[in-house]
Amino acid sequence: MKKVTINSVASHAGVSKKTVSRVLNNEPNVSAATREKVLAVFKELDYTPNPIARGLAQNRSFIIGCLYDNPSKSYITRVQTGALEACKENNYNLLIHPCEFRGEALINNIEQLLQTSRLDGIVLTPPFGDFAELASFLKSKKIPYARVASALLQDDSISVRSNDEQGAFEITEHLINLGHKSIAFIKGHPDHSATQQRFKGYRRSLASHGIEFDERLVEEGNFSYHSGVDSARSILDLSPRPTAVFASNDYMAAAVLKLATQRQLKVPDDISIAGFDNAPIARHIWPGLTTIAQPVEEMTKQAVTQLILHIAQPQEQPYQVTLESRLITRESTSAIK
Amino acid sequence: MKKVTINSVASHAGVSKKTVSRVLNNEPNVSAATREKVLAVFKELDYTPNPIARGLAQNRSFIIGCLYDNPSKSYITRVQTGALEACKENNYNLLIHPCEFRGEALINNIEQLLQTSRLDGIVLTPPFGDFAELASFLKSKKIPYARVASALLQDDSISVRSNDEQGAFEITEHLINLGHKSIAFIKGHPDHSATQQRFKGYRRSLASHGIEFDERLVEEGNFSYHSGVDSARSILDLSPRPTAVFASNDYMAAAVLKLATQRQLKVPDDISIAGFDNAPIARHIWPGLTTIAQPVEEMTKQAVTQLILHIAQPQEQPYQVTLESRLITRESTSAIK
DNA sequence: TAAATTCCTGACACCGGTGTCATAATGTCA
DNA sequence: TGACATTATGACACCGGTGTCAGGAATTTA
Repeated sequence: MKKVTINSVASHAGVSKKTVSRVLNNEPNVSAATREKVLAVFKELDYTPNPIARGLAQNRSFIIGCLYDNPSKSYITRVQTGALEACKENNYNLLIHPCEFRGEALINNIEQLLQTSRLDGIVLTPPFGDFAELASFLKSKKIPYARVASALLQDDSISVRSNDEQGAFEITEHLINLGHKSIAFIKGHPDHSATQQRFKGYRRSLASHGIEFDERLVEEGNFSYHSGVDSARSILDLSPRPTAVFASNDYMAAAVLKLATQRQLKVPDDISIAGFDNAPIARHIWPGLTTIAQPVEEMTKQAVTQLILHIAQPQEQPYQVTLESRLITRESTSAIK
Repeated sequence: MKKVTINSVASHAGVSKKTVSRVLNNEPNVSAATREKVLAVFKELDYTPNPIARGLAQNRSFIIGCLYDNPSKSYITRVQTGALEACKENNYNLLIHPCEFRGEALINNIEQLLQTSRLDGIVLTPPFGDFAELASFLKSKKIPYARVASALLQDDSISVRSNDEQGAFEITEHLINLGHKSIAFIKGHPDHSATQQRFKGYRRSLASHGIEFDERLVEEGNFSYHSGVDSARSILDLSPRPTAVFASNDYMAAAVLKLATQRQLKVPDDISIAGFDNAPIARHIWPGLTTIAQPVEEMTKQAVTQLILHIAQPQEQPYQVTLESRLITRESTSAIK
């Protein structure tokens, strides 16, 4: 069985390969009759163009790269899901590239990646979207990129985010409305812009109720379960113990819940716990975690869709969108007794 | 800044592009002096070969595809981690392709995938590794593949697995040794070969202790958390209630734990719970789950490494390896009172 | 030292598409 | 019906590498 190439189609249809190429790409200036004839041969020979050859001629790979360095695996899974949907709809493929955010090596690493795979575009997931050097490096290499869940920037890029500050505000409001006044807070990874945003939302809510901010209630986490355990230990050792804990993501909240339960505390009767993200674990544990649902898949899908559009036809105007998040109340929070 | 290609290197070094190509690929028959000269120009011009052009010439893409359809996201994450390690070491890239296992469309879907991305090889993760039609289809297309965590087959393929039957046997032994005689079992997804294996291990252990197998203690799950909830409901409603539950993976075990806790049962005092896989959730909840640790990352890494070796130099002999799993005891199981 | 062998090297075609441009075919208008 | 514009088509170079093969240089052998 011989391979079917554009040449076999051309000779079969009695036209030049360029004409076949025109039909393939829906270019104008092909007569209806010729087009039909070629399309018929496509079917007859079961022809599909070779993407590598096409890539060479157009210097494209039809591959989008997804950059990540995130302690939360479930977050990555959700990012991938969204990116894959967008890719599928546009006949792109997704290359995944985990990569250390820290260190001098980052730019080299990315350069290496670009050299070995000729990506058409890159999705920057947290915390990469907030790293200005990387953005300007990509710009200098003329590699289009899109940022997901990063801070708002006044630039020309594609960026889809959700309102972390507002989400954190709302969940803190929820706790305050339940009567809590002593609410501990666990910060996320310092490299992530969401970390500052969520902290700001927490403080804004406190302030709006005239609750004095207490630094001793704040712990530094990094979004990993493990960091949640450490923070939980400090918080539960406080005296007086706070009546509620708001962790910057669900993993850390789950860690607080585990430690509290281990220490015979009843959640939410003895202490309320809230998380952020609505990760699967939030509903896989008992009590289920009150949290903020972020449309991670949708954000990524939109970002990648725009990125692919931009690749096909570079736009000058930016695409900056902020999607809504929403409060989900479960059993881990209740009114203070 | 002009693009650096093999031609610029050639003219810079005063040799033909073929000679440059020889240096690039470490081919013999290049004099030491020439080689040095070319290597110097590589550095001087900061040259890196274009993988797309190379791919076209050699009909290779340097991409491995990873096929999956698995309700357990954390399992997929672990598979990806292992596959990525192997790819990184060999300068390959990883394309991820989730895909419905069921339905006529599967083969078409894969055909489509191959046409649009020219994969050099495919990793088949459960349950794809057990689907004979797919294997023979890939064979007919001459696409090398490797199977991860699939049943043992007497064929010439690359396959890395762990001993599910033995793992299930050991964890059941553990429960029996703690004094349990009424041990409920939740099966996995019927398409996965691991499902039968784990069930067999469970029954072998019962039999070896002369405990009569009771069909009423067996529930049909599908590895998803949700199916675990359904199964848990049936099991906890049994009268008399079993003193232990062995779920075929940790997600389903976590569901049992949640439901049991919701119903005010103390784990492990009132009921012991064991899982399988050592997924992250097993240690993120309280009490932590007793489970079987499977080297998922290592299995996948070995499989992909072999696959890449096979692509570079097709081997005739099969590579079939079974890795060890091990029992991890946590707080969710204890001696019967 | 001549002949035979091995080692280097480059010219050229090729992988399977796309871009450019010249030219043939067709259509429009006066 | 001729002049001109428009549309359709193909020849050919090109993308950036690799494979084949011929021929010259270097080395070994007789």
